[in-house]
Amino acid sequence: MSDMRSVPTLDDVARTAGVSTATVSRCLNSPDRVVEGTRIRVMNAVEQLGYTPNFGARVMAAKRTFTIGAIIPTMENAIFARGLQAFQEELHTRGYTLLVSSSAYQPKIEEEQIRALVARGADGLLLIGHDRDPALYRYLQRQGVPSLSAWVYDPDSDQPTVGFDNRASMCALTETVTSLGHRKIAVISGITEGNDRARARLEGIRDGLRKAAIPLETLTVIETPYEIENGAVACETLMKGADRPTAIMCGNDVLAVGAMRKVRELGLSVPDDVSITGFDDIELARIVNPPLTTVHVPHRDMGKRAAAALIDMVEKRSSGGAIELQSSLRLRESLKAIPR
Amino acid sequence: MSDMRSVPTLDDVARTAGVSTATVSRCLNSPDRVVEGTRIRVMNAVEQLGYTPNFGARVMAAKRTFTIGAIIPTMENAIFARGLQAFQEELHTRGYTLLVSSSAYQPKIEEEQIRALVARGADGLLLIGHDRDPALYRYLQRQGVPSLSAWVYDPDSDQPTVGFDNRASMCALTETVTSLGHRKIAVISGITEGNDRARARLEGIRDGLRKAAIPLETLTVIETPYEIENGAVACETLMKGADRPTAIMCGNDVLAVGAMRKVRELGLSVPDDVSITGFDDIELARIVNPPLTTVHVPHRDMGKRAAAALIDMVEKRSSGGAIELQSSLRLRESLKAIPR
DNA sequence: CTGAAAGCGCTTACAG
DNA sequence: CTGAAAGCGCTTACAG
Repeated sequence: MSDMRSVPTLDDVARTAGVSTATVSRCLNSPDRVVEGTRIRVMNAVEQLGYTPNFGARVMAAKRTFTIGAIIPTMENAIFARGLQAFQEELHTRGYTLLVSSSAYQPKIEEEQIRALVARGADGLLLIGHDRDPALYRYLQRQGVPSLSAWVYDPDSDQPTVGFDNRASMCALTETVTSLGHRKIAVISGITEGNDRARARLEGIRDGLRKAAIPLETLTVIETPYEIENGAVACETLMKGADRPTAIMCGNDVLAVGAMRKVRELGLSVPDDVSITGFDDIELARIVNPPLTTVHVPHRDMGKRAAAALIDMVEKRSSGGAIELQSSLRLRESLKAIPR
Repeated sequence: MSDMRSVPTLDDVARTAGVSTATVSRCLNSPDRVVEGTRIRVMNAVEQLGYTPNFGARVMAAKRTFTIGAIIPTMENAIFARGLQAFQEELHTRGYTLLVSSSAYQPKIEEEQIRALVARGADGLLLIGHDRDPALYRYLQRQGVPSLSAWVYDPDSDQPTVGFDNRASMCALTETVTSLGHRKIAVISGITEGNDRARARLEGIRDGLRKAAIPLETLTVIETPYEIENGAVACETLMKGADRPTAIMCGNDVLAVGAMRKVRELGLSVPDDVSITGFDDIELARIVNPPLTTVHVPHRDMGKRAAAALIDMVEKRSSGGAIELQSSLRLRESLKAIPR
């Protein structure tokens, strides 16, 4: 019997069960290929020694890890949380483990995280959006690691996507805003550089203005990272500016909630003094007072579909494709018509 | 030259650089032990082939991964997000990668995740709280993987901790509540089973009542999972009950925010009809209207200290110990005195 | 400073 | 049904 002070190996199990390592391996991986008698003996040895397979060795020999990696821009606010939770649940029922890491919206860190996850044997990767250095996709392809971009829908891309049309969604919301009589509209957008979702949403607003024949030059846009505090700061700038907007459309709910807080701090009222809209419909949107008008994103469904699609890509080497989900408007009290 | 269609290995690099694999390995891991000439040749080959080390093999041979795992109860709400973000930042500056996974507050899933992370070679683990099957700690010890429990401070435990005194914090808040004249207090607590933080907080409330000589029998307690909706449901039960409380103390901000929403939906006012308190001081607490009285937890500091302590345990095999951080009260408008 | 070789802990054709 | 043995892709004493 080997040295029991250290972590037991396959070999230890084989020796105490009186079989070969091959048999132990089979008991663990395809038990039906071993007769019951030996199997029981082996399992007892496993139990007795408290044996757990060494993952590195297993990966190296088998080339599979049943691990899926996800790199999200941030864990700070709940934007990705609900979708990710559903993603994880679906993976779990299919026998996969999810490992998450965050890039803090920085391409360089994202690349490090992608490499870290690939190096650690991830069978597939979930990414957010598809706006990144093409070399990264080539790298993944070369490593044979399939990846799927969520939170976007793009049938024209080589990169498989699962998501919704950010641009059309925001355009629809904008049409609602203009139909309520708003002409002086301002935007608090997320940083558009390197963020296809933020860009698409901003374009969607412009689309909406065009449809309402509102000159684009009248549109004030502030870009700022997605943080509550930044929404507040941007809102203050807008509300104290020369030509105060009657509606502020925000790139997501986080910014919108910050903006709402600021309006209150300024002693003004939403929606009487200014209407505010968001995007995402995270839980926060129903918590704030007044409730926030926003675009509902099917987070849970997206997470679940993403998991199914990615596992397909991993297991069947399927190429992915583009999956479109529907968003919808949630009209709540933070938006109201201009009195006339 | 080997088959270029697949992922290049150390061997490929060695061959194209005309050196041994040992030398390539050294170039990558301790470059100063190789003369410049060969090093440059090797690095060129690495570049040319787009070589990335195989992690599994490296782990197996070197027994180090520079990976830290964290298992948190949930990614859904922001309770752990800020602390985790700071944890990750500190790890990153020290050259470690963080991999996160969530247990959905289920011990069985947590155990799976712990094993998954250990199997994938995590050098150390961050856990939340220390209320778990002792066998799990023995397993970790046997595997030689140090672990640290955050969000709790317990100098009497073998398990190293970094956190604050949940019980004393909640007791302090309770004293404030009773000092404002509240006698009819109800609690919306998280599930206490398997959750030392939830238990400690509830005990803290009882401590506070004792100090104010309020009989414990008068305390109504509802236990429910930490979700906004659950806070709302529990609140409805309390407000529609026979003996309506004047103050509802919640196990965390998430529950409190749900309770506040419900009060509004019932056409009542916080704090005129009922005072509400939370715990954590997540961003939400300042966003809701009125702002929420709560216990401020030093999330970022805790995350950072946890990273430093865990790396010490990993690198210096130090035993950890207990690190205490201070919480503090944030008195905001959701709590007000009983008029007399 | 560099190389030959053993070893890390598994899996999996290939025999029998 | 089971075993002997090669192989996965690295690292690291040990020589030289």
